[in-house]
Amino acid sequence: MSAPTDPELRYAPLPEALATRPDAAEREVLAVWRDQDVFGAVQAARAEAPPFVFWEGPPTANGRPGIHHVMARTIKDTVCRFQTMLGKRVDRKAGWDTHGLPVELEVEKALGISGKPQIEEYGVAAFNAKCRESVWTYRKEWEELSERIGYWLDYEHPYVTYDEDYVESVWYVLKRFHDEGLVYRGKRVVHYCGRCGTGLSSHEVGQPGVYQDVLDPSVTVRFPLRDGGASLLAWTTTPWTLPSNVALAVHPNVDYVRARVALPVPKGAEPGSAGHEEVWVAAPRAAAVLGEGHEVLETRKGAELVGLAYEPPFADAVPEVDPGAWVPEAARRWTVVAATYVTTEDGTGIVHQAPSYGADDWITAQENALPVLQAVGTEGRLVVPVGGVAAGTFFKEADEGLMEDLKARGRMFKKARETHSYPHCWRCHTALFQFATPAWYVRTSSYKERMLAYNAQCNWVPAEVGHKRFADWLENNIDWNISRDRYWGTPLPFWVCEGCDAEHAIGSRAELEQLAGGLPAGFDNHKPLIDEVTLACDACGGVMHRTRAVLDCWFDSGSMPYAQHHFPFGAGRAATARQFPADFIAEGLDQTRGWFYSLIAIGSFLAELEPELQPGVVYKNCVVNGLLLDRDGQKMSKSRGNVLPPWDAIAEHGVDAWRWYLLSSSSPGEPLRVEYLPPEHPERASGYKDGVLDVRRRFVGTLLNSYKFLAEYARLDGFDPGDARVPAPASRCEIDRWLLSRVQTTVGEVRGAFEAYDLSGACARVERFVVDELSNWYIRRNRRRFWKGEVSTDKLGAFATLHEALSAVTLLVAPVMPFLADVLWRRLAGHGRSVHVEPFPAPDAARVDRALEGAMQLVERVVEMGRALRERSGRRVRQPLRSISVRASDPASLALLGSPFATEQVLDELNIKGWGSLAADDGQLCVLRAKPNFKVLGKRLGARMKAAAGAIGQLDSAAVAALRGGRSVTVDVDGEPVALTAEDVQVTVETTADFDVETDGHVVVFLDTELDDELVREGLAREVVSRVNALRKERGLAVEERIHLRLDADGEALARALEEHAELISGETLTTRYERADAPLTGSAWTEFALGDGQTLRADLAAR
RNA sequence: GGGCCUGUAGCUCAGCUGGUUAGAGCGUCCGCCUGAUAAGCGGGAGGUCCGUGGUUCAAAUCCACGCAGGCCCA
Repeated sequence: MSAPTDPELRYAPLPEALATRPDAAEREVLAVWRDQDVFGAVQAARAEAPPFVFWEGPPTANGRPGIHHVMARTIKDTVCRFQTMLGKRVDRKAGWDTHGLPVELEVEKALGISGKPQIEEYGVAAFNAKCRESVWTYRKEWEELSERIGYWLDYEHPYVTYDEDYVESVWYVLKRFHDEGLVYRGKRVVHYCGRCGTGLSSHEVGQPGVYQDVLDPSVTVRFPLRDGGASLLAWTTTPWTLPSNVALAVHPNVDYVRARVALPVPKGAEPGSAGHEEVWVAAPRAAAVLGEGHEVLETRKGAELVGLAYEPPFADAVPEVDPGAWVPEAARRWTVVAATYVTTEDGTGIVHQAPSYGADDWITAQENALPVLQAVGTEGRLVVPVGGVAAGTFFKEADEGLMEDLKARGRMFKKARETHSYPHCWRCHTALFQFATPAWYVRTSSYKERMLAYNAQCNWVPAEVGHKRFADWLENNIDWNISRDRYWGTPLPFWVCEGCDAEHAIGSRAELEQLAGGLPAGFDNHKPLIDEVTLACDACGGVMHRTRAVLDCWFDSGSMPYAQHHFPFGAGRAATARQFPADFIAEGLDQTRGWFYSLIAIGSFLAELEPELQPGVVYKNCVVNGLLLDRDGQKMSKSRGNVLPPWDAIAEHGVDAWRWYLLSSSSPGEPLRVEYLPPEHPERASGYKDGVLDVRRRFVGTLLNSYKFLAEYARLDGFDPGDARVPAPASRCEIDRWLLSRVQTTVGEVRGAFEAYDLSGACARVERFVVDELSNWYIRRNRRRFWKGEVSTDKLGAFATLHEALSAVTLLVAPVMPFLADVLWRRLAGHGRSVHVEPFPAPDAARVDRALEGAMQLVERVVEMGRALRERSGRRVRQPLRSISVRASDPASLALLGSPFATEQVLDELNIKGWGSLAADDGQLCVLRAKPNFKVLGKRLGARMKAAAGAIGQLDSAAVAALRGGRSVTVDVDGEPVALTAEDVQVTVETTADFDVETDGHVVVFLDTELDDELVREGLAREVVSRVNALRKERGLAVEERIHLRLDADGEALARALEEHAELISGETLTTRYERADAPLTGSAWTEFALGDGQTLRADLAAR
């Protein structure tokens, strides 16, 4: 596809705002994108291309977007743009996560209500309607920000997790799980408020002020063994859980001791006079629990205690409840079990187990098929009388009476109080307790191995997040609790018979309608109307009611690959099949247990069952960004108030600079400290470092200036890259071919980095190329070729070379800096087509010239050393020097330096007349030395390496020269001869000169800094050029303007210089009439300059 | 308590499949340029590579144990 070139556009000046007010310039680009529907055009151009599947993780629209969202979205957008440029079709469907507790809490706040009873009172229908609205609070801001940051996403057809169709797909997925027998009802231990009668989410328990210091009992209780006189000691701060005790847990690998201790005696009585008892505690806890006077009778591993039966702490009957997830074995009640979570940090190392009231206890109970006793019920009160405490007593108030009873029966070993941090309800401040509440589970643990296998095939960036952190977590996978006892969410499509407890899962709206015999008016797949729908039970003919719970919203987002296309309904099957599995997803590290998991948990199961879906890896590449920290290294969070508002930040620096900054300065998965303060921040006044400004100066500015440079002269000369006179790359001069070679090498590296999802690596390589090679070397070295003289083959070669290099760079940066790249591309290409429809460049190996790249490297090294020498000698660069000399350890280097190309580069760059001497080594200024090649010799010599290194270091110049010449040299290593070849050593030079030289170990460089009159005069002439050009500028002359120059000099040397170097001065100042006179031009005045050692230059000029 | 990550120049970070002058940017000091100029360039100074042990001929790099910080999960 070729677009007509537009002479007005080609090399057009950049919008002035681009450098100074990038925000404004970028908005203009956005307007062009909108007007020309560039996104639509890009997508249309790829309609038939092979797909690259990208899934957008849905954000919650009821929070404002922050700079951390810019981070994740920049990664997503960059990868998608890159893949598009590779010729792939990338569908970019937006999504919204709309269900969940945070939405409900937001609405509660807005309505000024709090807690379930008040929600019920307000009315669930009205409440949910508010939720449905609330999630769109910031929708506009999200969409605007996405557009502003150049995140191309299809917001016209987003998926929305509350949509009827979306919910229906989720139902279908849930039914699949249910039909395979992977859904069960169990219990889940959560923080629970007895007064509110509700479980609290971890989110709620995480609210500030929930944990408060309270004084609680701290008791150690005897559990007498049934066979024998010893007791197990267990410690607890919640005596009210003791009536529900079902087991004692020990750590299998910890040593436990049976110890003889004195029974307590009344005050003043002889210790031990009341007799002794035997107790078991963990060995590391014996001293702390039993004190000094105990005698160890026996030591056993915890594992050996497992199975021992003991007397329960209370004799009263306590109701047993069905745990759901397992079938309890009565015989295991009140025995010792093993649990690895037991520690010896505090307590006795023996832990009392009450499964209903602790998450660890619950897991232990499941592992050991223990029964579950429940003395405290849903209101937080005793449900039966225990130990003389009445039924109905609030759990906290039961502690005292229970402790009295234990003491009276001789079960209390030690009783104390301690202050600790205890959670309270964030609404009503009642003490919370852990409580097993009914819940629905998906038996994910049954296909854990599959998840692990699929996860292993995913390319995680960085690898350890997926293959260590996430894999470890999957390894310990427990069944997924998918139910939430809330209002605003996907209703679980499970109906349970009130008569026989049979279950039925609904997989579609049609099925529900059919089985229910019609749906109520206004039915919308959400609570509360759906709760009124009852079904007839197939098994017993009874009435089936829907479970009241809604779905964990992570299940919503994890279903997105299917639900976004309304799988498996209608066209949804085919659409989903085309977009599964994902090639690429990217989110923050916090999604490991969130979206990354829910996708894999659902995908690993569902794809096995659906013929259209390809079972296996669920997402092939996953890029994880670390969280963002503020300038002080603090995590950005709402509660800290240090979240960086994106709009101001963008207004200051523009999006491109931000995108480049975020990508180039972050390592995947690592936290990124954002070196930026918002404009009004007080600290900005004092010595403030702004990382984004840095990017603008160092990289963006350099790139823009490079373009400006080309454009200015290309415009003047009317350069057209298609001009038939432009020499072919192969016939251009060395430095042009060098740059083109570097372009190819860089293109290969950048493309490779992008392909490997190494975005910061890609940025780093582009940066190095643009700043160091293209700008600071190529352009600087070749400046004059662009303006000197008439259009010539050489000039055309320079234009074409720079044009090609800049065009390549523009394509390389396009995925990261979409605005700037588009502005540059349209001008470089000279047509109106966006850079984003162009193909990403592929490296052309035929245009890489390694030898030339190597030669230039050597040139740069010598130049660097020459500059250091000049600096130290105090000879400024305008003063020509007679000669530069080089000694090198490597004859090939000398040959390279001696070539016309290298000679020209070195001498011109350093302003030196010629080579002094170029020699391998003359034995006077430097000697050859050898350094062992450790990698080669280390393998061969092993332990003798050190001695060999010494011997090699001692080799004299002649021996090293012999080695270098290909002969073998034998050294003595610990009395044994070792034969060395050139392979075994690195030849270096060591300088022995008594004057100033520079060396890098391979090359020695020195200058002849002596000046003679001739050199001094040439130096003066160059000073004159510099002053005259300054004057041109001061007088406001255009760069190409020819002048009439008149000069006068005080000082003999200067006067002679003006005479001798008239041609040089005229040429460099575009002087077409050069004259010396003792008066300025008519109607004008001299400008005086002090030059060199007390001489004065008077200059005057006029345009001709 | 568990898992993972991080600790390198004043600051922000590269380097980490072990190999002998440990790099960059910013800052700082000195200097340059003025035909890219509301820019740019060069040259210096600056480092017990968190600590302690270990493996090895050789450790910033591998291992162990600490210390400090972070994230997630309990």
